[in-house]
Amino acid sequence: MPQMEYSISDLAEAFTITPRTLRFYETKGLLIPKRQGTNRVYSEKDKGRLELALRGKRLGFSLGEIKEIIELHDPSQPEDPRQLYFLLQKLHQKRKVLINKFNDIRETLNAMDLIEERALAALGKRQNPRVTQLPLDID
Amino acid sequence: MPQMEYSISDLAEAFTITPRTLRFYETKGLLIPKRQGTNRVYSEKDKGRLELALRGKRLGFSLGEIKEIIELHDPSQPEDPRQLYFLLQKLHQKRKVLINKFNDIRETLNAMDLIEERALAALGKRQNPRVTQLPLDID
DNA sequence: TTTAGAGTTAACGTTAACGTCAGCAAAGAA
DNA sequence: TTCTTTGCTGACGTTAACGTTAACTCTAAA
Repeated sequence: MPQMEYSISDLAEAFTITPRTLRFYETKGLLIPKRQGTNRVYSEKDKGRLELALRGKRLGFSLGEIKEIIELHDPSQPEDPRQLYFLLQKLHQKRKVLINKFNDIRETLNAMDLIEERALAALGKRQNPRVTQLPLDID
Repeated sequence: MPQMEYSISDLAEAFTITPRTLRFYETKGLLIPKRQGTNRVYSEKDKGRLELALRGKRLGFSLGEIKEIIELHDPSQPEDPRQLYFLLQKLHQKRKVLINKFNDIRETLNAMDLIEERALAALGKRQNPRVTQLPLDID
């Protein structure tokens, strides 16, 4: 693999965001691309971080929370047991938040299933009522 | 059931938000409580709407999107087939967004599982690696 | 009767997450 | 060589979602 690199507009276009957003994320410490002279050069890893960030945004996390999540992915001192325990604790923390969101989604979908069912009934459609296939609660 | 009613501070306390937030949601058309004189009086149904709103917030929806979701729950003209078809279409639309968020969560949890696995390995723990139990992709 | 508590409207303040614009540099096309 | 493109750094503007404060009303208890 030739270790792909990207300009700021490359990444902006690829993720349909603006260069301004990438510069802003940099001021927030979310991305720290290399420089060629003054120009930013993004690595494959930077691209991965950006993906994580945008995923976090879709889930409604703040840029601060997103930074925390990203930092779980490349721990600074992978050796230090203290750091590793801290990492594990953080992981459980974030997992809880995500699982809460998951349950929120499930309840919302269930409610929407009911609404659809009633709407179909009101239309006289005797179609198989939609039931979004999701698993039971997880904790 | 005695058809419970709530004051603004009742609801605020119950959901640990501020009265200001409830008044703000009202200006946005999310809640339209009755009045006793100038004072707001919230019904059980208003309370349900508020729950929906806060659930939407946790999922990162804007108040505008939340309003749309809420309005799916009590359609204005439950008779009119045109409205019903519109409702069904809106439902499918929102369902897609929710399912996308669901998949984002699943991917994030999977990534976190990997990180935890590596951290445990680095600690020399030969424990059963955690695997968050979630279902496969849904579309 | 005054005073404390809960509620109201109206208006300005605040924070996050960018958008927009000015002014400048470097690099390749015409 | 003069544009045009692409990128850079400030710096100010904008929108959403409330927070905060002021000025006022209304009841209920002291």
